[in-house]
Amino acid sequence: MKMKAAVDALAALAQESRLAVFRLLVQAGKTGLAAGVLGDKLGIPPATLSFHLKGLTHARLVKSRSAGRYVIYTANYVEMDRLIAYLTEHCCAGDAAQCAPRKSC
Amino acid sequence: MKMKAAVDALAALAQESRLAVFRLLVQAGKTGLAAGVLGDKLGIPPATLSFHLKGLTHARLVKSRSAGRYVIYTANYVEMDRLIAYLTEHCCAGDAAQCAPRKSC
DNA sequence: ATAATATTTCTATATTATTGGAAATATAGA
DNA sequence: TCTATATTTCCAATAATATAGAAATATTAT
Repeated sequence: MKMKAAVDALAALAQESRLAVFRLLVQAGKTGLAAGVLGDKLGIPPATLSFHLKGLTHARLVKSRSAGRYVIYTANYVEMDRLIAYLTEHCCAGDAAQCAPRKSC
Repeated sequence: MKMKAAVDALAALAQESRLAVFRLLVQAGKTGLAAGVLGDKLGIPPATLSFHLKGLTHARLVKSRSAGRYVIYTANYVEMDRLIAYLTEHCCAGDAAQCAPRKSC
């Protein structure tokens, strides 16, 4: 992962509404959630939610698919894992004993 | 981890200079690096670097200790792991098979 | 075709962050 | 003490981001 992509992803997550949206989608798995469901669950007005979903999408952290008049959003787990790998790359001067283990899911 | 702490940590990392500083410290391990060394390695002027180190410190992503006239910065691995755990919490609707494994270091 | 629902785009305003020079502070060494 | 080095604070100009109402677009159902 390139620095710019990492900064974009981190900036996308560094905002309460977008972080809440992303975490809901991470927990929802590959079936995802419709935009309106996210708005209802989080109490975010449509225009604001759309603005934030655009940010998450542009940062590649979420994907969307159309289903009739609904737009279903899903987390992009591959990009999330790339981001985590970028942050932890060559961690602890190569001494794994210094690092706490991280569980997968 | 609380949402506010996560947003603070993500916002701290969502900036090129701070992200570069943090990654150098992650790679440096617990011996850490002096502020001046970070500034030299990254070509960041002292005032700007100090501003960014303050941001990382406030977000608890780095710690510092004084050594004479030097200030040595180290990554806070515990907080980094908390942040990653917060992002990936209850991932994939509980179905670990959907998730790629993440290595520890 | 018309009405209802879902989502996005447009727009303006308000808020917050970034930058780095100069000065201040702190420690070390001669 | 005097000087050099390390880091932080102060400051002001500049830039980027968040918010949500209203209008526009798209799909479905009657």
